[in-house]
Amino acid sequence: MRDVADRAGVSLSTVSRVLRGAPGVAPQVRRRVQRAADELSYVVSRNASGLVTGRTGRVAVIVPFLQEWYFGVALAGISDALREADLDMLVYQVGEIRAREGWTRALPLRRNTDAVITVSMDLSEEECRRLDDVGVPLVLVGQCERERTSVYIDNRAGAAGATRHLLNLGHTRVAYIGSRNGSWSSGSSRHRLEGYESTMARAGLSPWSVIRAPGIEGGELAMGELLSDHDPPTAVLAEFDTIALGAHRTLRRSGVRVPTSLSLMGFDNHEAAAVLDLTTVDQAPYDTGLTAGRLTVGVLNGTTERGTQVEMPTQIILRHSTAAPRGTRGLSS
Amino acid sequence: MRDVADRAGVSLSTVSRVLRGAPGVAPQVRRRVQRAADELSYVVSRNASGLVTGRTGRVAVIVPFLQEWYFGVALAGISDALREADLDMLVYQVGEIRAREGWTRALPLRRNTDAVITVSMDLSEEECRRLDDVGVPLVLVGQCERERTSVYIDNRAGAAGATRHLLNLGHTRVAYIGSRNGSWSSGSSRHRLEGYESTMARAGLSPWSVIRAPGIEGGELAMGELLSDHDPPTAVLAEFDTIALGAHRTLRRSGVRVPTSLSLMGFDNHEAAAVLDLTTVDQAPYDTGLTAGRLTVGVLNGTTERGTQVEMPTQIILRHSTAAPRGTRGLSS
DNA sequence: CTGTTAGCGCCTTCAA
DNA sequence: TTGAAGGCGCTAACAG
Repeated sequence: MRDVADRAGVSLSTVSRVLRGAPGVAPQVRRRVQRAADELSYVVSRNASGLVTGRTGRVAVIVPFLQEWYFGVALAGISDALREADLDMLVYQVGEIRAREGWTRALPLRRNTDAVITVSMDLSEEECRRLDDVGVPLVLVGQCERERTSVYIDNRAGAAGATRHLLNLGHTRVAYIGSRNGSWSSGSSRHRLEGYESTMARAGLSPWSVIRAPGIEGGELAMGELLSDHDPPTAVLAEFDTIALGAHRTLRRSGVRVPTSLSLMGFDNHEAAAVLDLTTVDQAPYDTGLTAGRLTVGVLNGTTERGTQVEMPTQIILRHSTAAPRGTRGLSS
Repeated sequence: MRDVADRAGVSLSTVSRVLRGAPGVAPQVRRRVQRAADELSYVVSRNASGLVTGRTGRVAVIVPFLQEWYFGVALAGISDALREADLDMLVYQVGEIRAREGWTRALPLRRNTDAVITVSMDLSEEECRRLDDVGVPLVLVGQCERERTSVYIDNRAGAAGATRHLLNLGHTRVAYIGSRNGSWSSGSSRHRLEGYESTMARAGLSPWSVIRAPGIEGGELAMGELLSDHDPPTAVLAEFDTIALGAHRTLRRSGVRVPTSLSLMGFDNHEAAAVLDLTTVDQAPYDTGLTAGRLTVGVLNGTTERGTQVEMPTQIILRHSTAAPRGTRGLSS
């Protein structure tokens, strides 16, 4: 900074003011300093400025896994939003560590970030409080807790809409494939299941759900079980697309035609869903990320109130994996 | 830090020494300080320590896009490797900005990161030099440049192996679908195409390639074109799985059976490839990321020489989308 | 509008 | 083995 000041023939403060866009500098001086900085390809050290301002210019994003499609897309949205505000994005993947007691302490969050965004972390109240201890705003994505800033979708409504779609087509034997990891099921899992169950109940039909491990394998197994029932379903709703993909594989191997013999529907609008022509529920994770990022920026600027909650819309994407059951008179008969 | 020192009844220096694991502290004092820090849930500010040491404890990872499957997986590997060394991961997505002249300057890298890892950025020599200007080690992933630290796969060999697989099955009309974004094609695109072409040439067959925009749509279009040839291919190799997925969709819609009427092969081992039973070339992006992360740590510690190059293996994953052509006597006839 | 000064929190000499 | 002092690069409050 000294060098820039010398080169522009001004003091350190002036350079500082220019470089951080503060007012109160003569336009020509400003230009001069700017040029000097450019020529020396000098940029301020966020480290040093953060030391005095107390702001780091960084936001931590915590995700359970990075490999899954959803997180990459959500991160893209968050990243774009943060860039608008000139904030850097620190990414922490807490997959394995999550199980450990006090995992939040393992991350060097305190005083190293201006805010924390968690994506689909399904935090307990206890964990939320631990993160509050970091002393910066916490924004929850994919989870809605009272009084907390969050961006989420209505999983109940989404699953209910999907179920209704199948019922409207004339199906009555509609099964559901859900997921559970060991004994623990996520909030979104529970909500989607509830959406399905309540819609079935409202239609006077009894719910029929098979719960397996998440992922393609789980879907394969679950569909295998459904197919070996004495009276298999004519439509199946999967908790998310990856499960549906697994189910689809089982169907293909078993020679069951989709949607002719069985309607299959997913949830997420995973990129692979398009390939398989899978009817699904879109949840626009990029927009969710973008919204969460902007919300965070707003909270940091004080323009958005803490505790703001944003519900993102979901939308059914009709493709060719769902149709009216054979031999019945549904909507399309 | 003051608080911790008081609580433990020692000086600031002692706390500092304990917290950064420096030698020269009595074991019992060490424990006492440790406990005091824990009780106050105190962690050192990387910001402040970095100011003195010149190290930030952060590594910047630059990716073109975050949405694509490959990057999420690679990031997961990098993240795990960096965590081992207690380094934080800063992620920059440079999608749109990339086109702008001097995009490297738009990222606050200088003095804000200890190293830079680029993933599939296909940097020009010029861009590499710009990043060198940041003054920290540069590690290239998915790209190999002379003299530069890099982790990559042999795309030529991978594509050549894939082509040979199809030739070994007895195919002679083997087409290739490649990608190009506008007039620009990436290094890996070129290498894969070369691998295909040289293998065809060596077998005395003339290459037959169709180049389209990348992604599912490109694959759909390209396959459409191949199918409308007066003498369509009996086998098709796609530059990557997403293209193959698009091609697959066209085939399904056209009623062409895979692999009965046409063998289809991809490259990447995308998660969706398993669903479609697509034969492909695995390139283990997680391991690539992990290796790159560890390499970076090594370079930072001085245990690994700069300029180290690591070639990651590729492997053909045989599934059910490839088979001997009908009516010929290939390997399996 | 510009320059001077006093720290921000920590690490690194050096002295005890 | 421990403590005291100086300074890393920058900003904020003040003085000019």
